[in-house]
Amino acid sequence: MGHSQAEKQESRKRIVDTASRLFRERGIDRVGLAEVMKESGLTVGAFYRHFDSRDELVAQALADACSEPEACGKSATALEDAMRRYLADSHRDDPGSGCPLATLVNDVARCDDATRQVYTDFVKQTLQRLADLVDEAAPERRVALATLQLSAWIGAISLSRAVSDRALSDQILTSVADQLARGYCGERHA
Amino acid sequence: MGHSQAEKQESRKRIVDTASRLFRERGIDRVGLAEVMKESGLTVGAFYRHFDSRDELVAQALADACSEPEACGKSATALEDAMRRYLADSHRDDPGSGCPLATLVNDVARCDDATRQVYTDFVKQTLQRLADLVDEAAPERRVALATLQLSAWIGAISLSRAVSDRALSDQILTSVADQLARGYCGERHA
DNA sequence: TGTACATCAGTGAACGCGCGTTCACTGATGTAC
DNA sequence: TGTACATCAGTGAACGCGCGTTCACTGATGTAC
Repeated sequence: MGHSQAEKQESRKRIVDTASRLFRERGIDRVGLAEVMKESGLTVGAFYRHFDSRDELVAQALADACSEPEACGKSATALEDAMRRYLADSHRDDPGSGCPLATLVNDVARCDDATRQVYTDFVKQTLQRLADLVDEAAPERRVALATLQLSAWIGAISLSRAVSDRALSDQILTSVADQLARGYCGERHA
Repeated sequence: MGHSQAEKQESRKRIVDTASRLFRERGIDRVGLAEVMKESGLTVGAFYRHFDSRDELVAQALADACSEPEACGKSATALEDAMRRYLADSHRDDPGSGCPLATLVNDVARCDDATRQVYTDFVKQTLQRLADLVDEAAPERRVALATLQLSAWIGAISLSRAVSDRALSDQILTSVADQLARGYCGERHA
């Protein structure tokens, strides 16, 4: 059992990654530190060698989720591509590696300021990136359209996870994707 | 201290109403039974004279929230009216008496089947009501447009509550309302 | 290069606390006669 | 109408449990000389 500085960094990364996944899969309040540490191959006692409190891990885990390349269509080059990938059943069925803005939107509203700040910064960053992909001349309307897109995406994927009727869940994703594609992805709107 | 059947019904109603408000305000996992009972003017011990388990209260409280006249624009006669009222800062700032579909969308995805069923039924009911308000000839597209509306509403109000930047929060609500009004409330789309 | 030692990541057990749930008890309700 | 009694809503204290957090201890790391 080593304790080198490099190993400490690896341990910390494992803790944050595990928490980032578990929080998204099951909700911030439904995951205990003991479980996070166990799934990271450690025992609870070691936790406080890495973080001052559970809240600090929450903020770090959210920041980690927001920095993933796939987070909220970060890697897309076209708006409709990003949307179709976001509103996919594979995304719905795998919240643990999915967009943290959707899975944690209710949870974050109840978190401390540090965590809400991380969330807020990522919302701004995501809106800016989506605004750059919007096919629209007026710059001020680009942000507004990006905001509608992101809201509809988050609402649709969250709803599709909450309902227990599979057909309705599928319908929510396809309807929202189709209507957004018709109305707001450059084909029809002026 | 009375124990009549009428008083029991009143106690039960108070418990459900209190839980319905507290769950929406603070999240299902962040409210204890002792607090619900205390705010209902009772002590914890009496809880199990009314419910078999906490989960049963959760389902009942959600059903109660869904039956409120204001829930999710239930009382509106025009789509844009419903939307403007939904995407208002007064709604954002008072989740305790607001739409349960938004405040609890993440929580419900983690609840038991009974609770998810209540949620699912209310989603269907709300989509149907919104579809009736949509200004569009093709019936199958009415439901699709209603789904986009509801998703955008839920996403926008949830986002506006999660971000800690007041200006961004306001912008989310007004941008989404304005873009939906332009594109999907009968003025511009074909 | 080799030795002595301070550091500190990780262990494993304990802490107090609040949770959901249970239970013995109280006393008004409301039914049976 | 009056009396006896079973019912049960509500009390208040207790239960076991899992939580976040603390702590004495271990032993490899890595620095000082």
